[in-house]
Amino acid sequence: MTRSLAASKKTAPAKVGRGGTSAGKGVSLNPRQARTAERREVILAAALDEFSTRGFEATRLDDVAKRAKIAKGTIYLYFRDKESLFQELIRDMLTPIIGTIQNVGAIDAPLAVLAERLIDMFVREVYETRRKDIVRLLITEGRRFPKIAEFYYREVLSHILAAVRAIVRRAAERGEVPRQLVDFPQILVAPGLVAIIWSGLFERFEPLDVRAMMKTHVDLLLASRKAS
Amino acid sequence: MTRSLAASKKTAPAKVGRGGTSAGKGVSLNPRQARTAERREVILAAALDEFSTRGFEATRLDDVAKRAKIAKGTIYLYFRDKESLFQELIRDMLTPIIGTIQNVGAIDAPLAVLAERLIDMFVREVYETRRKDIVRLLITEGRRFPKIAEFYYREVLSHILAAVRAIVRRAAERGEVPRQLVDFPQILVAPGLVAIIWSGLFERFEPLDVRAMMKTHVDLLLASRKAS
Amino acid sequence: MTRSLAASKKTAPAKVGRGGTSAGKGVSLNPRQARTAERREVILAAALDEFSTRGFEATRLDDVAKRAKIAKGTIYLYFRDKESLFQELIRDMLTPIIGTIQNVGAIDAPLAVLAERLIDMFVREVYETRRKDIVRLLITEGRRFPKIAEFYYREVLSHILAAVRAIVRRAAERGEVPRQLVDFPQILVAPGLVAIIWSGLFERFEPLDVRAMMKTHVDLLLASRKAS
Amino acid sequence: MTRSLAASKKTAPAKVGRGGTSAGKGVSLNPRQARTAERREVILAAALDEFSTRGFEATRLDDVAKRAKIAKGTIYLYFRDKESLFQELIRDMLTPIIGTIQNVGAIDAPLAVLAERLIDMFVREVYETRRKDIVRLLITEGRRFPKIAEFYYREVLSHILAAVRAIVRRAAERGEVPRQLVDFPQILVAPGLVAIIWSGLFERFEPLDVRAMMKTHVDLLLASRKAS
DNA sequence: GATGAATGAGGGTTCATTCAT
DNA sequence: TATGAATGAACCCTCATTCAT
Repeated sequence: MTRSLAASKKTAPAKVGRGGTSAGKGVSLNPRQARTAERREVILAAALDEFSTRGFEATRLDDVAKRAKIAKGTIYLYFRDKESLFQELIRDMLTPIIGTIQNVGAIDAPLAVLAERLIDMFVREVYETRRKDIVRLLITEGRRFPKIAEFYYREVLSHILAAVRAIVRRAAERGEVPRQLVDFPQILVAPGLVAIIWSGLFERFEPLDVRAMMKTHVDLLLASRKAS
Repeated sequence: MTRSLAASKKTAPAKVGRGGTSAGKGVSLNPRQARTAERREVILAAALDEFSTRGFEATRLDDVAKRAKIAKGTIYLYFRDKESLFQELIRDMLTPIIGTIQNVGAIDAPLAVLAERLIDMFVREVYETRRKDIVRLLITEGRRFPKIAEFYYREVLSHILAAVRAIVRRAAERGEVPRQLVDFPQILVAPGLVAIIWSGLFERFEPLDVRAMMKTHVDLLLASRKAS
Repeated sequence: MTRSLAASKKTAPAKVGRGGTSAGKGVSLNPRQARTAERREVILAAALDEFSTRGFEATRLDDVAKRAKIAKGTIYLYFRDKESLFQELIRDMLTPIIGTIQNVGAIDAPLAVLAERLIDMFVREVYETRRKDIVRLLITEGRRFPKIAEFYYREVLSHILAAVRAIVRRAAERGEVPRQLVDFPQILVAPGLVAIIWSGLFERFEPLDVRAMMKTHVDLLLASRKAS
Repeated sequence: MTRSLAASKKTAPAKVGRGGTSAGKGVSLNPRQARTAERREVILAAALDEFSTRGFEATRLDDVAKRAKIAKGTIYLYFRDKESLFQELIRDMLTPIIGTIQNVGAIDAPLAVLAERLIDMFVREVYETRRKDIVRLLITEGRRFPKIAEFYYREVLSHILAAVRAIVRRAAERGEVPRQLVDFPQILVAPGLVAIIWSGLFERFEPLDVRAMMKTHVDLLLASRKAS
């Protein structure tokens, strides 16, 4: 979760084969494996670019290949077909954050502190990285890839929401935030999502300061404690 | 499905043929024109169905024609091409609400009252109608149709946000709501958007009560006034 | 069975749609149907040419289209895919002879007479027509199209063999031919098959007079009666 | 499968590398050559398997390699291309029998005796071995490989037919068989061919006893002597 | 206007062949 | 010599668009 894709492109994360078996730190790969993993990453990066700008259907593998500077056929050495490429792209991008998220709910601190930290994390690790595009792809293509939507819900979203719920619950117990928020953790996530959509569609007409918006939102919700 | 379209048929300008020659205001149509307009609506309704479930690229005009119970070629008598069909579909669905929205900002009432009314309007006029699909299409396809994104921003979204801003400003002046909200009217809209996305992707795993969520959200924001 | 494909190409047999519903004699088709049926025949004729010279796998639908003087896509208006085209080609060519064959066994005449008639029929209706190519295709491609092999066996071959068996049995009873032949009707058909194979592979090195060979074969078998 | 190939390995000239430089008769090979020759055989055996079941076009060299348990590229160290592999496969399989055949015509014995011996040879050396597949491949693919058809005709078939002719001629002189058979030696071979085709296409519906069929055929032809 | 057959460009996928290691 | 990753031409099939009826 600490590495954005941009970063990983430079570092060539030590993934080999389909499974994404992490090689840990300091474990060196043989050249063959390294090259294979690198190729895979290059293709995924190119695919992300194309899928993000054109959408799944409109993306031509020809363009992915061109962008990755490989031959079209090479893609098929690494991915079964276009759909697999898409699905593995999303899985690969989401997988590393799964672990991190599951631990978030355990953190105990005043919501004001926690919120700031989470917002910062979201902005730096999602909004300002390629993961923003992944989330966008999930939103725009998710309906036609129920498998992916399910995977995302099960492995990512449900954990995020559970974590948020846990945090909110404790905050509510401390009187930091109204109790109702527990029922709709989506509310806390909403501005982040909206920012991602906004950035894709309307940024050019009217820029949006995500961080400020999210901060404002949390502030308002925190402020509401005294009233409830 | 037919509801909102039927509604829009009455309200929408009676565009006929390619150009969209307006038939004037309140002027009844001759039979020929009526038939033409009707055909157009049938095609648009079918197109909405297909585009909503498959997305722009994956939609086959063949299927649109089949659903509209007309021949494939007939579509081209009413729309220049697939893209036009898509764009006009969205325009036609959005147009009737433009007028309504522009007046919303003028309404003056306690935010608590207004909010309830707006939420109700959103749920009844958007969330529970085909317009939800239109919004979803805007979200999912908007990036590849800058024209449409712009149209939507200029004709709909900017007005909605301006109206919300005006409302919030007055509410803030009355101390009903913190002043910061004026800077991010998106915050107020966010739960609605999130609900639309959620319904398409995750409803089957975990249903979401839009109305309750939006109500909760507004309540919390209203409650925050005393603190600011 | 009386019409060879060459003939049918000129006459445009009144087939319409996939089913091959014979329109009988003198029943006129509407122009649309006639055109459709004609197109189908043109494609089938071109397909036969290509499949015969190149085999199923090596045949490019592009070439079939070119030969039929239609666009590539048109083929798909008449046949689901390449395999269907192949299968329907064979079925269509075999179907008309099925009825004829089933009646052959009933004919009662001295084998010498019958044989001559059958040989003549084979040469004129199969060997000297496109049906020779169909049989060749069955031989060369049958293994990879078990459906077709089965169809051919069930609908054609088994009837041919049964008919031959019946004929031979009666002939044996009359002492015209040895009884053992009943067990291997294939023997009587063998020279015909061999001629078809020979014509495709070795004709250029050494021509083969089918009719004479088949006549000789039957003569020899008939001559063997006195010995058995 | 391995039987006939194993046999041919002993008999066949130890071709090595592209050109087929003969290693002389009875000269033992050095280890390098032995290994090379062995590799070649392994590839050919795998190729035979694949070509037999799929046909030339549908066979993927990848599968041949997999079956031979070598890398795909290795094939190209032993054969120029797919077509060469196919042609050399057939040549290699046919070559060892060429010598044998040429001598058959010289044998002098009553046709009844000879025939039995030849049938037995055919069944044991062809029908029950991989050579049956080679013959089948000749039949099914021969048209698109004129070179091979010619080779087969020149080196094998013409000799077989000449031998048969010689045998028949002498038999006819002895009155064992009618004279006309000399003109169509194909007649004697026909049941063998038909059996090979039959086994590939219709065995599953109706088994065929080759040996009995061929025996019956010869018996009938022999019986016809008294009548002519 | 309405039809739906016809078109043909385009894209996903395969696979023979090459080549760096 | 052996490998197998990489290449890219080829081919099946789809589908937006056109057009004769």
